Amino acid sequence: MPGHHPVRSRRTTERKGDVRERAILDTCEALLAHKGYDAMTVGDIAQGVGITRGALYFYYGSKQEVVTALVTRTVEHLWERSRATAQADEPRQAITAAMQRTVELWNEHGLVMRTAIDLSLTVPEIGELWSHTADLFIAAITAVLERAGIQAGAAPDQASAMARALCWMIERTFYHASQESREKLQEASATCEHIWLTSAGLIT
Amino acid sequence: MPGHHPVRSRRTTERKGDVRERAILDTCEALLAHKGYDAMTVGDIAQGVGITRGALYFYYGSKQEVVTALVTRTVEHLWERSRATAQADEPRQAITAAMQRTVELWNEHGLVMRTAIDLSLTVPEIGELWSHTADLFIAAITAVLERAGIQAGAAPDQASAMARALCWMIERTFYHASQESREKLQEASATCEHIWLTSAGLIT
DNA sequence: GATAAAAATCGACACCATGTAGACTTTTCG
DNA sequence: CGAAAAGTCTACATGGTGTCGATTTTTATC
Repeated sequence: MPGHHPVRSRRTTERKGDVRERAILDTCEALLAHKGYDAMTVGDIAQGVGITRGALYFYYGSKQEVVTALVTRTVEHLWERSRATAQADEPRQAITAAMQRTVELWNEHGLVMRTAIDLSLTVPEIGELWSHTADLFIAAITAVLERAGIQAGAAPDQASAMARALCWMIERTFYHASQESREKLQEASATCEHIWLTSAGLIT
Repeated sequence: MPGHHPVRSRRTTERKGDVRERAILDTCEALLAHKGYDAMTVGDIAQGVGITRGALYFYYGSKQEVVTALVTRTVEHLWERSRATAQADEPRQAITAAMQRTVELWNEHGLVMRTAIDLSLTVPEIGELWSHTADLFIAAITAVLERAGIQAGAAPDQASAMARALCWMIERTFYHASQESREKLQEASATCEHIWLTSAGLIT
């Protein structure tokens, strides 16, 4: 009991349930790594946390809800990280910086990102989350392309459409590479960067 | 009973089971379209065919096996189609022809191709099938890039690695576009073609 | 620090899809 | 035709899911 009146100015207590919720998501993430989504059962998660299935259903209504919460947590982290990144003026630098940041994101959160992609079809909420995330990236890529002199617009050879294709290229390439190793991821990044630069007209 | 000794030189009879197998795969494909993979149950398939679950298990050991067979059937069709396509000498023409063919493939088989991609992780056999298919495409793209003057090799800015990234770009872009409409698919194709041409150094 | 309300936990149950087994029927072919 | 092979059915055992009501623990308040 440190201090007389604990600094209750903001938020004294953390509900026990808050801790549990985090524990559930952490366990879920760990199980996803070992067993994969399909093999993972609600009972497994509960057991990992040290409670019964019944108790787990108090927090989340299904395995899908648990994973959706996990994806939400991760994706919010991505958004923060993206907002916090300074936007370089010079297109070449912007591209290099963006790819570097993307490598870091996939190194840290590859597992959950892959899971999100896999479940985008099946779980509508996750689909929303991921497609919104993609839109952020597409907007960023579009901006860089335009600054590099690519004509703005949605026609097939204009910035917006190209950005979309480049985004999917990066997503898919990183998806596969992140399953292999950090080295592969770095190589994949270099390749994507090269194609992006070329598409932006920055490499002869 | 046509003819005296039926021309048995090759294959007189078609087993009843052969017809059933096809019916099962057809029904599975139809159900995949309405309900999606997860919602589709073994009982649904059996009912669609007009037999009981028990009978279906005589042909396939699980829902996964049915879908794997369906993917196999489709993918073999893709391979045939790809082998049959004449290889143009001139890179520009080769690229246009390849993209046109790809649009046709996705128009015809988009549903099963998307399913194959979705299940690549979960069902190892489908993963094999699809990754082999991708390798064929990557090899083809690599060849075109090299003929267009891109240096051969596996370094990040050389033909092989670039082909891989371009293949994933096309896969993912078509995956999404084919869920929308034929028009979107055509537009997506134009965008991918433009990026491919640019990457090959065929557009200033 | 006692206490009542809210939060959390448990165990049991009903449900549904899966996959298997064994008996039965139909098809195939000599 | 008749026997073997191929195909089909019903019944059952299993395992994961989600719900419910009873019970215990936590939290906030006096």
